[in-house]
Amino acid sequence: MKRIAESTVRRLSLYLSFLEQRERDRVNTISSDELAHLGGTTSAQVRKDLSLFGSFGKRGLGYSIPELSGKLREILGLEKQWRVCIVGAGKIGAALARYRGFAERGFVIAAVYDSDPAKLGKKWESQAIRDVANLAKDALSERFDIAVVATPPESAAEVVKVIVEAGIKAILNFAPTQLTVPSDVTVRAVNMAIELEGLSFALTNRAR
Amino acid sequence: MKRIAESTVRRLSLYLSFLEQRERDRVNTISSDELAHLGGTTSAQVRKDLSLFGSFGKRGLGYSIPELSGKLREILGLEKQWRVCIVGAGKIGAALARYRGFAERGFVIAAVYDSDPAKLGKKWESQAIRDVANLAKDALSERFDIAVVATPPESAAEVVKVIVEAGIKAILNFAPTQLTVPSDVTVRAVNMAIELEGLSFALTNRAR
DNA sequence: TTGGCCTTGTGAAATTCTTCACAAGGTACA
DNA sequence: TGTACCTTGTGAAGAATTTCACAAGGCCAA
Repeated sequence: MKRIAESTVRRLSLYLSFLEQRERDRVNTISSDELAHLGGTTSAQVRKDLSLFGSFGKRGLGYSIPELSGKLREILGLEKQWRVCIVGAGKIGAALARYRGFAERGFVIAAVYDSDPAKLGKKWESQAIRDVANLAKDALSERFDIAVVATPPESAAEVVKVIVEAGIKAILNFAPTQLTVPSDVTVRAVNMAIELEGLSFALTNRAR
Repeated sequence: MKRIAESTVRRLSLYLSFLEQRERDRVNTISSDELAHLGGTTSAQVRKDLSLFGSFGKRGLGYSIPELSGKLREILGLEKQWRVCIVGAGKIGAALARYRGFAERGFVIAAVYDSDPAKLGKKWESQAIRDVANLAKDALSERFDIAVVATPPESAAEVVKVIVEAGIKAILNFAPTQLTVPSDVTVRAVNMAIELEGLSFALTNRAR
């Protein structure tokens, strides 16, 4: 299959969230134009994105919402349950552990780690916080699919080393640090500083 | 000036963070090639990005780190102090309020809002949590530049309405909702579901 | 069954973004 | 001062992404 751009995948996620909303409202059909408006893009873009994976629509009618959302879930790999471990039991880790949208999309928080002795063993949303020193060992038996790095920046590199050695192939990084990983490991980074600086740039350079 | 792509601005932020790191290590000069390696891009990309704003390097030598980081701060608008208000005093709001990198980049948390009566008035990193009903009024006198939306998704649209009416032109959205704003308001969204789904896609479709 | 209407799927064009490749300019050292 | 060596800045080429525009297919009502 052709390589799919990251921007395309992001849009697919967006489309899916709109479809789920409409699903709840008991609407059965949606056109590429409607989807485009919801997502701030164009109908041609929507159709192009979807056509990379097949022909899901009916000419003259649009897309069946249950069918298309099923297809999108399949494309995005959301039919499977993904086992996620969170490393770093700070505020960000807490926000993630509590985030509802998670479980309903098939992301199971399988473990939470920290290195602070004061936190170890504390219960957190039904998870006891474990010692990060056990991560490598646990990974052998618990098969984590995704690791979330929510540590301070200075520990991130070290933690990532452990994660990679444990054979985990996907990392969501919240630490404001550039990670180095082998090419078979996928990293997505969420960096608040970069987002804020983007806003700062926009405010500074906007037309007056 | 030519329109600058969002991807370019993101890279500029990254470059700046590398420069600051090097600055702390008392290194004086850096080549586009080094910068490229740190950021996972190419030297040509680095030079192209910078050349959009001027000629900051010395041929044969590279870039002066103090000079370039100064220029980048200027380009990104980080010389000014930006006044930020956070709406939503949950875990994400808390993580933001405590994030150190913030103040040192000139982002001042000027106020924190919530609508939960149980939280109002509580002190939070030297900020009393205020009632979101006062946001519009406060904005008149306190001139917030940036609003961070960290509410549950169902309140986001309403909160954004208030923010826009208050004349705030930049929004950082953590709610998993597509926001609708006038074209003179810049929005950056951080959506954990989209990032995780991107990882799910990568895991599902990776070469075996 | 026919005709009008609507929306998809998709080549081709346009645009945007990235990489190439090299002249120009500057350093450093003999 | 001259020469060898670097690294920038940048047109031009190339790649990727988005938009255009329209034929093809399907619904619906008469």
